[in-house]
Amino acid sequence: MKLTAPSYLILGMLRLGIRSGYGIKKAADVSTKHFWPMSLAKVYPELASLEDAGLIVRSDDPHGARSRHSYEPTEAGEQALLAWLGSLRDAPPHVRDERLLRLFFADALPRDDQLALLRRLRESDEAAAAWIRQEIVPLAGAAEQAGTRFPVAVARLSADIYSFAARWLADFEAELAAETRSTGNDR
Amino acid sequence: MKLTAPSYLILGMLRLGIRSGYGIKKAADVSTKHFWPMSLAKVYPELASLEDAGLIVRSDDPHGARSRHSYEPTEAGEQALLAWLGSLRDAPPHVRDERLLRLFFADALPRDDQLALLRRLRESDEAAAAWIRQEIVPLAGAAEQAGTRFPVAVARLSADIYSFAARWLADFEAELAAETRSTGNDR
DNA sequence: GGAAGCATGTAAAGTGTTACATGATTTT
DNA sequence: AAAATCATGTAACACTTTACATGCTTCC
Repeated sequence: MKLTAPSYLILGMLRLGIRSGYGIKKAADVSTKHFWPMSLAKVYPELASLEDAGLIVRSDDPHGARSRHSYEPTEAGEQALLAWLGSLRDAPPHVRDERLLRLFFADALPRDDQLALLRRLRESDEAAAAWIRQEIVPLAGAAEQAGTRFPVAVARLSADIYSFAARWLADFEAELAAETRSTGNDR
Repeated sequence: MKLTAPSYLILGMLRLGIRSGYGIKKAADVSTKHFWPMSLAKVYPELASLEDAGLIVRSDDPHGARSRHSYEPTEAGEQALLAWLGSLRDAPPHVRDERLLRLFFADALPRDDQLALLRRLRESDEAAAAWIRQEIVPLAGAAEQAGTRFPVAVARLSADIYSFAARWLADFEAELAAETRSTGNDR
């Protein structure tokens, strides 16, 4: 079995004490989603592969009549995670942002629409920053008490980047608006 | 035909005066790659679809004995691009960054490896910022003279974000290093 | 004359998501 | 009692990339 980023995401979540596939998906949605989204349909087959490879062990942990599997990393699983964390080669980040693509081609728009586009972009970055600070940072902050500090650091970094982008866009917006007023040229 | 982001990327590049499929790929690699990577194997079928939909027209433009197709947006193509640029619904950005995933789980590493990881991350962000400023901004800046200002703005925004992230990581690195020295605790 | 770049396209493979299918438990 | 949440898993589909296949032109 070839281990990929989702494999390590799951190994890492298990190491943090999360037990079920459903739990991993939920945790990922409020923590790693911004830089590594993952669907449930990815989690379950990946758990099965990791078990086949001997990196995790499964035990039954039903809740009443509702079935539940409890997974834990094996010694080999822990080692695989550590090896990946310490490995030197970094795959370059992979971003797909339709909003930036719009901005890139915004010269085709009349000035008013350019300003509206910039405003929407800024607002969505502001909303993302606010959401991370309100929903994610407090959760991760709780874990910080237990000596797990990197999740909260990553959440703060993400929020700060969104805020930085929002400020940048606000400045550009102001510059463009000022130009429009002084020249009266809407192109 | 359902138009997707790659369709508009191609329409937008054609509108900027790029003519061939190969040229579109090359231009995308030095401009939109950071927020919308695209392979040649995507470009050619997409051009064919856009032609079938009547949004672009193809003409032959051989260079000696080497065949070349020259594409141009039709009136309908221009309208489709403008409609997309002005449309209100934004698909949320989609990021996959294995480096941040590593950072998120870095609590599992000994302190020295944590610092090394932070340093690598910072250096790769610094390199990305430098690369954009040296390779992309000058190219886009040339177009700015011709009244095309958004490409250079997006390039500067990207570079500034990378620089901001690098500074943030440097601060965190310093904080962690200071702690280590004062406590002598390598965890 | 060779290497790098220009130029077009297809096929296979990989990766991941949405939708489907099912059912128990907890909260309102 | 209904709705939300917990929980597991599969099948079909969508999207993209890597590799393959080919050949001309320009630069060194």
